[in-house]
Amino acid sequence: MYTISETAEKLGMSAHTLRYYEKEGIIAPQRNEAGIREFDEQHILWLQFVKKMRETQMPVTQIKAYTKLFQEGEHTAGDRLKLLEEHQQYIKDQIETLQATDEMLTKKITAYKKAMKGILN
Amino acid sequence: MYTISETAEKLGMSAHTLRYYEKEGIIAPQRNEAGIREFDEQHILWLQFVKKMRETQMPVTQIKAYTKLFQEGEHTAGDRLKLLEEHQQYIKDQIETLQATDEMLTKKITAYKKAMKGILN
DNA sequence: GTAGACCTTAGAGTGAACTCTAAGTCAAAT
DNA sequence: ATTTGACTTAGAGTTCACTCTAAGGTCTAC
Repeated sequence: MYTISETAEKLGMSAHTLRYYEKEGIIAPQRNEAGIREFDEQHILWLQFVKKMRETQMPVTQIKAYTKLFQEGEHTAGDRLKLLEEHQQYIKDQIETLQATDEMLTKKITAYKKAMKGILN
Repeated sequence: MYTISETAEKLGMSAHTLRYYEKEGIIAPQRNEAGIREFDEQHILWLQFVKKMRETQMPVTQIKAYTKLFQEGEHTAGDRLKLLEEHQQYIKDQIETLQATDEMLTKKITAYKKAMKGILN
């Protein structure tokens, strides 16, 4: 069992962000008698998944949608699969964009270095 | 010579965005007698570069910094090179993150499909 | 027993990058 | 001549995803 700040530390996000995710319905930690949030290993795993989705630009609204489907039960597996496949397609497109710009930059950087060498000579 | 809306159309961005970029010092189109902006091929090329940088998450402030260095002349080539190299590193890191999550999603998607097939049988 | 560090809440504030509005000018088409 | 549509401006508004504040409660160590 972890407190909010232990969980935040473990995940490299702020306690503020965790409270925000809870308000948005993305996590639902138990509370102890004093009303303090208790995160377990399952929550950590889920948050690691959420973090990966955010790092790859999945909007919080889509993560909410995915979470909601999860809570609705097994019969939503098809819809969840669709969300994951859509996001994977987004990732693949994004990789292509990044690779194209990476190559463009390599050319530009090479040209810069050549030009600067010319100046030093 | 292109008007702002022709330029916007050509680049797939809005005229609003072009005015915003001008206000930020990222472009400086000429004006005709009536005060109307005139974009030429050089502006288009520059904006295509800006667009690629934005698509790969370079912040507008960094693009501004790069533009400013450009305007200051040849002696800033080293600084500009540094900015480009830093952004290229960001891109490479981002590609790695995306690829890792892509693989994770492939596994998750496969698992989903297996589970759903099990249900259909 | 009190200081300090943690936790709680509702709700306000922030920064980035647009995106839009209102009020107005101007040139071309009918 | 007037309507249409594109252009102009300054500045306000929006969306996203946090991020922080204020006011207060509770637990642990000295």
